[in-house]
Amino acid sequence: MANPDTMQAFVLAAELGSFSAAARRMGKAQSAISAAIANLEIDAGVELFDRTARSPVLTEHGEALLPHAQAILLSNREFMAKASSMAEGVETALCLAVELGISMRPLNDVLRGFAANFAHVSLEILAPSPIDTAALLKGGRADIGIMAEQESYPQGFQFRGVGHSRLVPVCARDHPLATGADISYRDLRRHRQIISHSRSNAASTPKGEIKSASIWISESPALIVDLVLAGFGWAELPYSVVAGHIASGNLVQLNYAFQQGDILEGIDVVWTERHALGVSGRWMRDELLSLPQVAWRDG
Amino acid sequence: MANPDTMQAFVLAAELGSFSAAARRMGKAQSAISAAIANLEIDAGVELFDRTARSPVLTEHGEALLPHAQAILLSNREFMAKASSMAEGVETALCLAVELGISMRPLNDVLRGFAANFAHVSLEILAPSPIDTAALLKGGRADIGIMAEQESYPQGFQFRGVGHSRLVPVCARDHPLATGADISYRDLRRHRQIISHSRSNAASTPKGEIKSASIWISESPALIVDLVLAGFGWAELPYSVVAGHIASGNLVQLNYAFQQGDILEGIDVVWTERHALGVSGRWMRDELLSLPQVAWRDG
DNA sequence: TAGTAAATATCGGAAAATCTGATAGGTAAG
DNA sequence: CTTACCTATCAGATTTTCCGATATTTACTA
Repeated sequence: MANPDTMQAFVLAAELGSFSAAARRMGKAQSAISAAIANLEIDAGVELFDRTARSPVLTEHGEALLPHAQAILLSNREFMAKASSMAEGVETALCLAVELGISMRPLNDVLRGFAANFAHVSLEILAPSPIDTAALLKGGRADIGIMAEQESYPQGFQFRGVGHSRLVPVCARDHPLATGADISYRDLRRHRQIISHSRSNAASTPKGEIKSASIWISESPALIVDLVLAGFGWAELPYSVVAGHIASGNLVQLNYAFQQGDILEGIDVVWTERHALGVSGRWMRDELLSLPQVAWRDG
Repeated sequence: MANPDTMQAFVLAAELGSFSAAARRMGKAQSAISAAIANLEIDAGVELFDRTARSPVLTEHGEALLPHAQAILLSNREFMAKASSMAEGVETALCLAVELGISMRPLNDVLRGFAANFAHVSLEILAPSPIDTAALLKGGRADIGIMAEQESYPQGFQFRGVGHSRLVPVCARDHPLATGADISYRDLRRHRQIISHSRSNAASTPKGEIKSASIWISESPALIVDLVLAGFGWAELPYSVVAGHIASGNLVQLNYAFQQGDILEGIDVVWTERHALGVSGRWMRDELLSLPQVAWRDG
């Protein structure tokens, strides 16, 4: 296997059409490039250049091997680029936990910027159910969380609200509530509500979101959608989760008599003091915090 | 950029968990591996191994860089593999010309075998219209052709019949012939026939395939299909070309009163003496010639 | 046609990198 | 405590690479 410098000489000579030019570019003597390529030809067992003319031209074999040589150089450069990126304190990998039901759309621009600025940091995006998100952060599995706001966070957690997601009350097409306009609290209380586990977990007091006497609970927004679709009850769900079903007519949006504006659920960006963020993690957090609040509003 | 031997030392040490074991495997002294890795750490600017324990273990940085080092080794091996393959006389690339309207399906197994046996030969498959196939071979653009049999081939062409493709007479759903059973020659002669250019080109006498008084000609089976679909006439086309349209009901198969069996068109594998086939080309040709004749029958 | 500029191959000696073998020091296990 | 195995380091030998000079060929020009 040949030295990377040899490969560089081969590639430069091929691209510039001249051993001398390659030598000048690499800051070496012409004889060095000549010998290096001659040795490469011996190692490879094939002639790479046709030297009958004044300037060497690639043979068919050389033409076929050139892309492979370029690939070798590329992987070498990537090794060194990743190494020096890590040497500067940039972390190896970053893990985001974006709670199920929160739209990924506002993230897209941030991720584009991340890919451009931190090409050598591998990114992992988890989509945990609401009940798991905090645990992922606490255990160090995830570095940054994006989740529905909590009453309280465990010790050592840092968080900042970044916006609100719009909750839409829905029921199935053939549900009794589907046909009613101006639905009152009493109407709601008569039918089963399906709520997300996170907002009524044992540690936090149920808040105003519970509007019915009969409650089913699930930890997964997708499961809640299935339950609602099956007619088991109504639910307040993020717009991004139900938009498709509303468009297709399988779910119907309820019109509350008692509330004209949107039902909003706060979204927090969360990280921990314990597991310090690296360069790219801080960049990601700051980008998330600087997004306009309305970005999260709709799916 | 580091020497491939250095990368090999890094990878082996990481995989074996020991510098000494890597040294034994590479047939070098332990001090060589120790020094090589130490130098690599200096070049990269990061510590790759934690040496506090008896055996070195990868640091987080080393863990992140290991796949890149393996990629470097892989691309180096591929370079050398391709080179030695070419040194043994295996050609760089092989080009097949499979005439439009001939089914690719029988080729699949052959191509699988080709990929396995000649991983370093890049394969190109052209799909020329019937009139172009011979020209591609003559000009050296293609190495092997698979085409409808000809009355005669140019000087220097070698060919062997390998089977027959089944021609299906079809017309559009709303064509007058669509409703008739037991169609006679006279019926056919009354309606426009659309034929492929190759079988009536100036050099060869029109054969029995011309059954109508009114003729349109196209060089492309796909164009013929469009013309037939538009109701401009009827045509005899390879089953593979019209199967989908027959299934969807847009084309109707004609029932000839005068012919009970299938209409068959010979398929030849063609190559030239002038442009000698290499190792992989001969393999490909022999595989094609040894396919069962019936393989080409249906699309 | 002769001449010039530029390109490549080759050679000897210098410089650099790598390898070996021995040695010292550390770690885990009996 | 002893043994076995591991890594780091050092000096010297060996191999590789590099440079500078030179010969030769090619393309182009006066």
